[in-house]
Amino acid sequence: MRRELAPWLCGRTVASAERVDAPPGPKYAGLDRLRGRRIEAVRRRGKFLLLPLSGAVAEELIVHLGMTGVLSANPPAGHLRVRLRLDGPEPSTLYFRDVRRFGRFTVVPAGDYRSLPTLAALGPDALAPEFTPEGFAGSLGRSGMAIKPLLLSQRAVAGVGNIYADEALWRSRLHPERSASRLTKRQVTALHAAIVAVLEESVALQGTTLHDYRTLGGRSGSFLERLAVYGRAGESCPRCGGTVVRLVVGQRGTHVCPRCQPAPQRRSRPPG
DNA sequence: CGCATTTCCTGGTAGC
DNA sequence: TGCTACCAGGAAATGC
Repeated sequence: MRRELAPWLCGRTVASAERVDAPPGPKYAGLDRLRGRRIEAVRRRGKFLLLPLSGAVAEELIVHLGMTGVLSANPPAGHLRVRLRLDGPEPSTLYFRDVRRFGRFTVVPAGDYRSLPTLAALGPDALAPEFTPEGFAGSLGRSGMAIKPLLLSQRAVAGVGNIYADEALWRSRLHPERSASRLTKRQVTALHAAIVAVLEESVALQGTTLHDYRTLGGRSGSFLERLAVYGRAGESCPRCGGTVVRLVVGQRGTHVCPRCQPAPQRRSRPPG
């Protein structure tokens, strides 16, 4: 999404920014400060888009798609939240549709992420060179926290959501409930490599369209057909032929192959 | 502080 | 057919 947006938005000036059917509150705040400002860059950190703005006061537009957010160059059928008109030789408009309103479209002082605690505490981006096996190992904490909730927290690595957490754990043969701090160095290295590989492959295929996600031009991503376990409960594991099962870990739907990803040792089990 | 739990939100769908 | 109940999960808010 960032790669599509950058050449289109960089250097352009906002002619108007309208909130459309978006409730008051921090998720769609500061849009009145966009008019007349130039978009200097389109950056990404994890799942957040950061668009620094021209002007005496250093501010940036933060966009997060949430679950159902879609940016498009053409007006959506419904659930439009923001309409951003851009100046230029060919004036154009960026639309933000967000059915469930989990997304975000906010102007904040540059680098001031007090209203975005996850962004403030974001780990290194999964596809940036700063994300290394060594650094990853050092960010896994000392508690018994399970590895999957830690991945979803964005604290150890930025950019891994529910789908890619399940896929990366499957690739590295790790059960999502294993204690993050008790992974071996070899396991951490495998998981690191799996995260990078899964995300690179998905980006190459324009992402995973479950229902809503579309590219700027309205195309679906095709990584869905490459998923090994996510959403495939009852189907065969492509690696061992075992049956994929769905469980709940940290209140989130989670998919594993029990044969490839053995559950961590429970403290005790009734005999017999 | 750190982790766990609850909340927000709406379309789709299962079940009757 | 039409109604109700429930599920999906990003990150923030709240609880302990």
